[in-house]
Amino acid sequence: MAPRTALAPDPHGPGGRLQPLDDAGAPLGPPEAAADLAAAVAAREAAGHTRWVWAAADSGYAPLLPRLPDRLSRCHDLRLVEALLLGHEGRFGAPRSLGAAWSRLRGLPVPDDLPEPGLADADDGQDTLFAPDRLQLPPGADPLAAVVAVHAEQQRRIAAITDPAARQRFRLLVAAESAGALAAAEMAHDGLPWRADVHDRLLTELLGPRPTVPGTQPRLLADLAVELQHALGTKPFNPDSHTQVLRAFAEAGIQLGSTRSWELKAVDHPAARLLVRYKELSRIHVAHGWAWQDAWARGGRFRPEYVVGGVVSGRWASRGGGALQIPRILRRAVVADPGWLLVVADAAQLEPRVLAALSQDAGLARTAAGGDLYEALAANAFQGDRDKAKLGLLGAMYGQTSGDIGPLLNTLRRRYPAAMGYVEAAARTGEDGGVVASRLGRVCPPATADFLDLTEADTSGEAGGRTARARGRFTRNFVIQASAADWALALIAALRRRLGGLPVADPADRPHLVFFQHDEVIVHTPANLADDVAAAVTEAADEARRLVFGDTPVRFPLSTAVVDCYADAK
DNA sequence: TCCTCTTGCGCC
DNA sequence: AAAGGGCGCAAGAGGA
Repeated sequence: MAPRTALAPDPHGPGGRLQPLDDAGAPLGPPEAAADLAAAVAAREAAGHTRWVWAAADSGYAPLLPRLPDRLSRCHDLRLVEALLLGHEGRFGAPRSLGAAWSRLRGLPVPDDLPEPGLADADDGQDTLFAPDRLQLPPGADPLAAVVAVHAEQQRRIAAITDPAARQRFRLLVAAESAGALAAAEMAHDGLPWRADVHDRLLTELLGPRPTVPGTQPRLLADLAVELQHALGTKPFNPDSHTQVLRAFAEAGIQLGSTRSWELKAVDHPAARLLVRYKELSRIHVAHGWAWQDAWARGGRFRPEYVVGGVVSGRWASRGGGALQIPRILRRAVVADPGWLLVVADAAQLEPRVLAALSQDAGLARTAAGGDLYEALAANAFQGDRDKAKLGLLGAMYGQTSGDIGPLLNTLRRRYPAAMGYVEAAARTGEDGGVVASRLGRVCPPATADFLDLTEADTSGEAGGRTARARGRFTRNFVIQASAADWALALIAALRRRLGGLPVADPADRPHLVFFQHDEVIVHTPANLADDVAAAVTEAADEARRLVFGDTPVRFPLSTAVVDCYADAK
């Protein structure tokens, strides 16, 4: 069994071509044509795992999934790896499609990446996303040959990382990012169990019955708008318009700086309370109401699209349906299928633990050796005041300077000099225009990247100083957020592998990931395997700790719940 | 009418 | 004086 297999689907139809490769990417045989690509892939996977090398898992794996009997074990996603390598090589943001990488290799003009398909393209279905021309190969180029060539070049570039430990970590990043791409495609395919009837009942309780005329407001929301006007004694106005709201409150003698809810909550007036309530309900109606259900949660599953590496820190983004912003109140609608359960696990206080492991601050590591980190921190340095401990540490990680946080930061600096030195060094690097990297080697964008709106590199003067400090806060947080994302990706990869190894009679009964949100995972599992899954999650977390941070006393405990309904997890 | 920007808030 | 990192989404404001 070849350790790797390059794969290129035919542009039209179910066929494709394969080519076995060695680990350096050299062909071990001639290309093979398959009339039924899914069948050929399944046969090879069943004969022993290989690492599938393809242009991109989102275009390569998703069309195969419905036709495969079981999940694939491993892959190498050329587009994601190209992005990681470009960042590592100081060419952040250069085009990363297969065609772009191939053109660079051949010294040809490099095509720009196509814009990601947005909601406007939803009408086209998935044809847009999976169209072969998204690979950006020039006409006449052989896709399989391009996959083989770009992969070999990427393996060469990875091998060229001089520091052996850094090279090892980068290889882990490449594998974990690619495993994430598999998991993301699978989650989009499987969907998150979603009970429309429960959701509907919740909406009706909060908002009133679903309006029969589309576009009209639910009754309770409309009632609130009227009450609000009466409370202010003003002419009718649109409570969704901050301009009109500010004017109406001003007419009633209440000067507001904004209509943000925290400001409204400080105003002692019935109208302020009504407006806060209106905004809460309106948000649920607009963002996760009946229209959302119709668009995203049909057939008992919420099917968002996850964008692996969609955030520069390595966090995933999502497209459509706000998958990573499901309001807590709606978790009631996430219910396991009959006979199945949800294993919900989230990493407790992930980011401060990451800081402890990264900085190797012995004192902070002791507070992160288990249990409640903030409690231990409070006992050590804040006379048991947990709120102060948490506020101070979060402020240090985000670069906060406001409020009464100064004394807290001073305490932290005195007690945990290595940890504070670590984030402050990252901030200085950013302020000076440099780049920083995650533990596994994901590099942050340079200061000149126009999408960060920091092109005015002149750091003199007041505006320049503000820009530099903003950049410092970004790099300060990046090292932690991105290293936490490293750990979470390693967790996903390890967990996915363990779930794939659980003995099941029918692959349809295999426990599978259905949700991943930065530091939290949900596995949907047959009830009789729930304990095995919970154990697998715990083992995967420890494996991720070991792989990413090596020999560290820091622990990354999970709070794990086996539940029927997501809302019951905490 | 279309498009971009701003505002505000959901999640971590 | 300003004063907190990362996102996605929807609606209003306002210009072309």
